[in-house]
Amino acid sequence: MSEIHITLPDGSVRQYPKGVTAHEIALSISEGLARNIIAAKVNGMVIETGRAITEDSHVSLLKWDDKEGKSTFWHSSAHLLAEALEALYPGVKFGIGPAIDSGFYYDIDFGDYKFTSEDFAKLEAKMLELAKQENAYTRKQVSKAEALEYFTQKGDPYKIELINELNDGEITFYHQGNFTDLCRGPHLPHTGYIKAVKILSLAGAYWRGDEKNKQLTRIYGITFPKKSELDAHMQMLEEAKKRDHRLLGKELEIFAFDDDVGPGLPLWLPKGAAIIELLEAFAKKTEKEAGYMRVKSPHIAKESMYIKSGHLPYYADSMFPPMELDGINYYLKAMNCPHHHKIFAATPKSHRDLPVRYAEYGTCYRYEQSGELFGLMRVRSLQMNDAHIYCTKAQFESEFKAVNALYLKYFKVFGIDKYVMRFSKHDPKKLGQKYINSPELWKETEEMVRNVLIKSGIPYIEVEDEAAFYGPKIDIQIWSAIGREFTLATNQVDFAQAERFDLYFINEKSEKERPLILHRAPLSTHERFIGFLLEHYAGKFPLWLNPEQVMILPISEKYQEYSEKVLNILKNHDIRALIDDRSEKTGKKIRDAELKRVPLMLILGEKEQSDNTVTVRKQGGEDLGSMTVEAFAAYVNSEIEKQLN
RNA sequence: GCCGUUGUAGCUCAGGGGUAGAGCACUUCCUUGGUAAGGAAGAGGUCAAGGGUUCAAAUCCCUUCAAUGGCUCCA
Repeated sequence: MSEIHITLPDGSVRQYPKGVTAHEIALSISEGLARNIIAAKVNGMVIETGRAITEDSHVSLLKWDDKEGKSTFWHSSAHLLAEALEALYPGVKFGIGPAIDSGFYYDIDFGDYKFTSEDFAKLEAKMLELAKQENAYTRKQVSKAEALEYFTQKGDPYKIELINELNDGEITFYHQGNFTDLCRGPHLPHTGYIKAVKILSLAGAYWRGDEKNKQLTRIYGITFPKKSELDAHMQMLEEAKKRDHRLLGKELEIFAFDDDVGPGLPLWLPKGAAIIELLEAFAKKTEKEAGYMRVKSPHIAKESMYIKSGHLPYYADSMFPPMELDGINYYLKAMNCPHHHKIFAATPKSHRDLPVRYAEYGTCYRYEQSGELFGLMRVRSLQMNDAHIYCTKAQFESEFKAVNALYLKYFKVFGIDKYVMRFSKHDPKKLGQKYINSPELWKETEEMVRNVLIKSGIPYIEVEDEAAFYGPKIDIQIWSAIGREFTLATNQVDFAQAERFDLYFINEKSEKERPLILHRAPLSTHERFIGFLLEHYAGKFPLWLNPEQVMILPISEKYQEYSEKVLNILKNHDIRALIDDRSEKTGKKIRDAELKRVPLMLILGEKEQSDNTVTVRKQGGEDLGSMTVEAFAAYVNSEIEKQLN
């Protein structure tokens, strides 16, 4: 029998007989490891622990803690879910059932049966019962004809549709217990690994994601190798729910919606408006330092402008319907770009003027579909941290880089570290439809963007077919507390609109030349950004951004006058403070200030009044002791200084 | 927009074919207190809106609106 060489992740090379399995390799290291491995990555491909390895390979043994280990675990769990469903509801039809970031789902056609959350317990019990049987997941290569025959006999039209798109020779079935599924694998050794099961939710999902297709029932679930891990996960979900910006926004009186105002049209309450103004002041200062000029534009414009800009054919559906005045259609603006381009065109430009950077917190209106609205994250009226930069090709790189630097500066101030930078490119097949038909410019600008990204060393991912119609872009992706993904900020290249708006500058040779345009919105919209920050800070806005920085708590009414004196001094130092003058005990006032997430509390009683001091309690309980009001004001301002730099 | 779920006081929720309930919040009074809930009283609701069934509807049915979990979408 011939031997093969197996290279492990630590670089060590071991010899095994040809046909060795990952399980046997693990066993040769330790029994404990053999018990814990879920799958194996062999030369980059994840396979079962029981599959024969027939050539020299790089092997890493995947455990639950590995991302691919989890995904294998959950993929197998989806099959277990399917087996349980088939046992409980014979005749159901199966769509697809993949693993996702946390857990898995399976799309099911229940026919006439109406599956509801009341069925969850029964389903979980059945899954656990089947899991205990420790049924092995077995892999079988089948011919296309065999595969079609099996599912035709079973009467599963969705699987047949999938098989028809596969090539003969690369079709495999996986089987466990009484269930067989079309599947690429890999899977767990047996169902016994699954010790804890939770069915999470139910949703409609179009077959193959196409809204023209039938809607199937999607069942989301999650499983774990230990019950304790499931409990921890459920607790984590509970905690995440408490951070949901929709709850916090109501609780902290930041924003509200009203039926008479309309869906997706947030009302900013005084505290929310205060945060907006603080953010704006910060952005304006930063942008001024970065050489931006502020402009202002109206909220509506004539149809002709959106025809010219090219937006209308692409986005008419997501704009509010036009209003007609004197036979002319006017639209609420859904983007600020065209207005800014008109501002650029309003005065002649020389190459000496470039780059020109126009910034505006512009209010836009987008008619998002009703089902897409989501708290502050998807709304119909939005105030965008917008700016457009008009530059020469030679200036592009430094401008693009400067914009990226601005992002990173902001992210540092806000402590944003969990994000993905996504470089969105066009799809050459869709030129002239989804994208402006200028193949050369696409190539050129995408290359420029990639170069800047590489040179600045920022980690990023590239995705096809996600660009704006006028050029490639970089999006910053973030996740809401409940795990939904959003684009927070965007930085886009535009080589199309200068042409459409006949924008030009006079170059050194006295010729007209088109500028390149950058669109950027690092602080997103007020709506999405504050929604994000509510969750990011769990409602505890940092001192500089908190609408209520200090709560003054007189121990009794006797100290009301002294409290007002302190309040006035703080006001003179531009510190935002309030007095809680209710006739409640200090413990109660502290509790309420904590619930309002006020960062600093001043406790004023006999001692403070006679010494002319304040006693400082930080949010969360830290005691900073007593100090003069002046010293406290200096402390607040130095903290703010630290937070902003 | 599509499928599912939900809608009762400012908030969180209970109830449920026979005239509406709790806790917190709010108002007033008592209390004047030192680091996460002092006490009492009071006020507050066309039970989302419209229609239907019924002697009687907040409750059952239908429609609409809104929220919500997903899907699709996201300049």
